[in-house]
This record gives sequence, structure tokens and C-alpha cells, in this order.
Amino acid sequence: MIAQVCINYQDANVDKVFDYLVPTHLENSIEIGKRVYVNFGVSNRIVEGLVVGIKQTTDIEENKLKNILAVIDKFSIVSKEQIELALSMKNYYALNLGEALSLVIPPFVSSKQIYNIYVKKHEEDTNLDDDLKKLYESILKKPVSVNSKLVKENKEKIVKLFLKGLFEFDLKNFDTKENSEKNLPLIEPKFNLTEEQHKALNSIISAFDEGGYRNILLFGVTGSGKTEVYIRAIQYAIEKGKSVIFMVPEISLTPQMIENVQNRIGNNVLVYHSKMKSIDRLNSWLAARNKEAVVVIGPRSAVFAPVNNLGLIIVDEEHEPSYKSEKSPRINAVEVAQMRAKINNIPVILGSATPSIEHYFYAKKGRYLLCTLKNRINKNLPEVLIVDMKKEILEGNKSIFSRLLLNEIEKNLKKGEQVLLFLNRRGYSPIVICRECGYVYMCKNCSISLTYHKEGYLRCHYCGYKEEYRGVCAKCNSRYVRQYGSGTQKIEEEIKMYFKDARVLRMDSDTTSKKDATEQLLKKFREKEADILVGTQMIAKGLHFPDLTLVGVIDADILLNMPDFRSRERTFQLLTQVAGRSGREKPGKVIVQTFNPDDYSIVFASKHDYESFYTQEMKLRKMMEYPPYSYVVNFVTVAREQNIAKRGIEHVYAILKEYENKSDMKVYGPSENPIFKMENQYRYHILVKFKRAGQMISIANLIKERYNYNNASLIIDVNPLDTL
DNA sequence: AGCACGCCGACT
DNA sequence: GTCGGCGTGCTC
Repeated sequence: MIAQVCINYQDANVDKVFDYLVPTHLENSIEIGKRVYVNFGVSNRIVEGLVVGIKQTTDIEENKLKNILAVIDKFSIVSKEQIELALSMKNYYALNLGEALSLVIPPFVSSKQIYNIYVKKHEEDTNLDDDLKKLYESILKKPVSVNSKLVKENKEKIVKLFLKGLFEFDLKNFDTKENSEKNLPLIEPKFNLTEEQHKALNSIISAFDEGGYRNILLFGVTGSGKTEVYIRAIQYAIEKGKSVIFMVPEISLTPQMIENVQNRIGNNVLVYHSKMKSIDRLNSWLAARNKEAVVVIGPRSAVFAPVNNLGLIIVDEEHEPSYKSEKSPRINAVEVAQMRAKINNIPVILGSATPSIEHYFYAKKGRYLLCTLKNRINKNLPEVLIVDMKKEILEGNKSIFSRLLLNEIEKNLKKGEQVLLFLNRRGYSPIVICRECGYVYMCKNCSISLTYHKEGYLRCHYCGYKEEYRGVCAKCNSRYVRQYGSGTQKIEEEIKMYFKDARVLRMDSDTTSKKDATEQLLKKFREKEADILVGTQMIAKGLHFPDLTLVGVIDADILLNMPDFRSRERTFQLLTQVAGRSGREKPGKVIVQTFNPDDYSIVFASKHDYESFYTQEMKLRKMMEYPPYSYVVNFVTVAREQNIAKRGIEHVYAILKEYENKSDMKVYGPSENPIFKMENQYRYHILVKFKRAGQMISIANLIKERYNYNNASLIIDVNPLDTL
């Protein structure tokens, strides 16, 4: 028997699978997904590896083949399917094998309280040296975790005992939640599906019954009842004994959704996300693995849940950027969901009110199945008014608020209805400048201006650097220092000046950093203890307030002016989303303030016209050869010294040049990154557009393999959402 | 990651 | 002549 082992799976550099001979006494305990000890390299040092495959024969010469020394996990910590998924990710994102595997390895493996070293079975005459015996007895009495002091100080002895087959890793014995599960009665809805919902559900069900990998784009405007379609699809799958993974962009903003699903599906609903207590997370992990058919609901990481009999994946708000990881490995959970669906031969539902351009394109082309929900179930869409802020200024209004917005706020306050003011920028003002010498306060770690916070400090919104604000220019000592632009703090302050009696709440990452703060704020607003809610991105999504009838978008241009080809798509999506907060139960209004009142993303968002936006945007994408007309990879080199980062990108460029004529690609750069310096590291990048996905993957992997300038690290971002 | 191999400069 | 710098490549 031969085991295929990934060496040091957390580690980056041994990026290969190695064959090892399984000695007969280990044949019963070895399994895919368990970790093992093996000899590695010329000096035969003992390293940990993960079994990723088992086979009967090998091409490796007999004298080179080494033995598995010990199997160290009692049960396999990753499934065969998860390993397959990791291999798909490795290929698509040009990752190291180790990086890819670490995504599917459960976090409890390194948890102190949960995963421990145990004595496998106690034998009296173990025939051990005195100090080994001492350690053995100690662990026999009290099992220890990998991170414990005892293990760290006795690394070699522990390994020796493992090699003797005396130890194994296992879960700590604790009460599983099984008994405390409440058997609440299921709540059945009082309403029937609309015709559109029926049609969508039927398409989903027949795709499910047919089997096979299939993408279904569920394009439903806000309030058209997508959730109900999801729930019925989940019910259907569960009845057929299949599990479902239900992905949501952010768990903290979807408590109603979770509650909804739990009320309808019952005990087999598992929540799974990284902010859970590790014991709760383990419970979900175990249940996912042990139960026949479950629903796992969670954000990005839920796509890796170890469920059995996976029959359906649902991605809600498929267009949300939070599905993409900003850190390496830069995976996109939507793409990973597709990979997993493909592996399992099952359908994946992508739901959105504003589908990503690429996905809608594929749906229109027939590559995806398209289901549309056009009608809002109860009410009509809010009326959206655009205010040209250039005109406001020309006509003498220099305030942040347009006259129209102020008027409408006043009306709302009189009626006792609520207002939401949206500005995608926190802090007081994003720029502090000396009017004497022109100095702009910059972060000392990043090429980013510091944002003034009214608590009296300046903060970098990229690395978190903070310094005291003294009101004196750091360059010329002038007192003529001014703050420019506005963030949510300023909006809050100014709106209180205009409406002295209004009760104003602010919700941004500064006011929600404490635990439960988000819930508290939303509860206050829901119970009408406040009239106006000022906030960033986080108030744009999913919230439902019956008395909220006015939404003001203070500055619609922030996203629009990002140096990125998706800026219009983002703007359209965000405007549509935030507009959807208004008038959910009564007629509502939305006022959009902008300096670009004619930009099609703003115009079509105000008309709730996705189709026209799509058509217009596609013209641009085609002309500029952006996705879906190309596949984009961003290569970034990062180093503490500028010229080292530069040299790094030149290496990448040299390799790219070799392939430029052999494949259908266009190379842009090298150039400095839009944010050149970040967290004290300089960054250069090259953007490459490929005509074919296959070529993108092979070139990205080639660059990864051949890039060997170790002074500057290389980030490969496949399908980047932005290039900052 | 380690470790060996190998191909050049500065030394007893 | 050889000792050792670290660039390159391999580890089942």
C-alpha cells in the first residue's frame, strides 16, 4: 500500500505530493485526511505530513521509497472531497499545495481546549527509558494540546512516543450539544408562492433531480421573495436526504435570515463562521460531518464545511465583494462554491438583485440557468431622485446636504418616519491639509492620507496607524491647518446642527467594534429610539425597518472614482442596495447626491433598471477587454525596500515576456500599485488580461513556479475585485 | 524548510 | 592549492 503525502502542509515550500510505503501494521489505521510522521530529505528528519491519497503502486524506485513512520490522527481531519477541492483551488489560484490544504483543515486541530494528544491504549510494560516513561505517564494522566508548554519543551520525546505508536491526536471528550437541542415546532408560512417564485423553484428542483453541475442565477429584485425560494429548495433537498450549504455575505447582518431558515427547517440548521466560539464551531463541524442531511449557513468559510451528501449550494447576494478574500490566498468563495458543486455534480444557486456582470452574461448566454423574480411582493420600489451637487454649489449652497435632502428629512421628522443617511467613509474628514505650506498628513506606513477623527486623533484606514492631532502643521508649524471632506462623524455632527431635536445614531466600524454593538444600535433604531441613522456600507445591506421611508446617499461618487474597472458596477449595486432600505412597507424616497448626475451607473440605479445598466456596462467591458471578455490576473510584488519590490516585478515581467507571443494575453505594466506603500511595504504590479481561462491558469502557475526572487514576495490575484 | 552540490573569490 | 560564500535544486 502506498500513501500520497503532502509534507508540512501548513508550510509553503515543499509544494509536492510524495509517495510513501505503508507498513502492514499501519494499513488499518491509515486513511486519507489523517496526518502522519515520515522521514524526509537526505538527513531523514522526521516531519509531519497529510495523507492526500492512497494507492497500490508507485513509479518511485524501490530504494528511494520510505516508510510511513506513524499515523497520528485518530480520525481523518479532512475528507477526500475537501482534498479534491483544495487541489482545484491550488490549480485555479496558483496556490501552494499547503496553502490550499490549510483552507480545508479544521481550526480545532490547533486549538488548546479541543484537540489533544492522548495515550492510544495503555500498556503496563511499555519498555521505555526513564524520561520517556515519565512523559508517557504524565500524558496518560493528563492529555495535552500541541501548543502546551510540555509538548513544546519535549518535542523530540513526544515524537518518539508517537513513533512507538503509543500516542494519537483526538478530540477532548466533552458534552456535545446534542441533548440541549430544542425541538421547536416548525413554522409554516401563511402565504403561497407567486407564479414567478413557483417557476424559479421548479427550475431549481428539476436541476436538482437531474443531477449534474449546473449554475442557476436567481435574479430577483429586493423584496421579490428570493429567501422563500431558497427555503423551499432547501426543504426539498433535505427531504431527499441531501445536505445544503447556504452562503451569506456577512453573518452579523443576517440574523433574520438564519432565524427564518431555522424556523422552517429545524434542528438540522448549522451556523458556521470564524467568529464563533471554538467549541460551538466544533459542534457545527461534528454535526455537519456526522448527520445525514444538514443545512450549513455561513459566510465565506461555510463553503468548506465538511458536510456529507452535499446536494445543493446556495450563494445569496452572489455579487458581494465580501466573498473574495483580501488576504492571500485570495480565493473567491463564489468560485470555490462552483468548484465544489462541480466536484459533487450538483447545482449551485447564485442569488442577487444586482447580479455581477459576469454571471449575468453567462446566464444570458445560456451557460447558466436564469430564473427571474421581477416583482416586489408587497410594495413598489422607492422613488429615487438625483441631486446635482455642482448645481447646488453654483446656486450658493455650500453645505454637505442638498436643499432637497434637508427638506425631505424635515418632512420625515414631522411625520415621525425614519431616515437613513449613507456615506461610505468613516471618521470626521479624510484629508487634513496645511493651508500655509500645502502639507497633507500622511500615514507613515502607507501612501494614504490620514483621516481626522473628532476624538482628536488621525488614523490610517488601511493599516490602523494612529497619531494625536495637534492642529499644528508638522512641516511648517503653521496653525492654519484645515480638515477637508466628510466622513460619517461629520455627517452626524452637522445633521444634529440642522435638526436639533432629532435623535441621531451612527453606525460604522468605529461604533460597532464592541461585541453586540451592532445589534444594540439596530435594536435602538428598530424600536424607534432614534430618527436618523448615519452609516457606512454596513447599513446598506439587508436591513428592514418598516418606518424607514427616506434614504439619503451623501456622496455617491466615492466608489465611482475608484481606479478600477468595476467601480460602476459597485456603484450601481450599492445604490440599488441602499435604496432598497427605503419604503419597504410604506412609499419611500431615496435622494442621491452626486457630482456625476449623468453617469449611467447612477442614472440607471435611480430608475431600478439593471438591464440598461448591464447593456451599457457591457459595451465598455467589450471595448476595454475587461471581464467577461477577458480573464484578469494581478501580479503584485511586495518588499520593504522600494527597489527590491521593483526588481521583483521586473522578474515577473521578464517571465511574462517569454510567453506573451505564445498565448493570447495582454500585459499592462509593470507600474506602481495604486496604493504604492502599504503597511511599510512597497508594491508594484502587473495586470494581465487573458483571452482564455485555461491560459490564465497555466500562465499564473508558470509564473508562480518560476518566480524565484525571494527578496520580494509575489502575490498572484486571480480575478481580482480591485487592484488597490 | 533543510541540506548537498557546485562554482567563484581570498586566504593559511 | 583549499576554505567557504550562498545560488540552485531536490527531497518519495
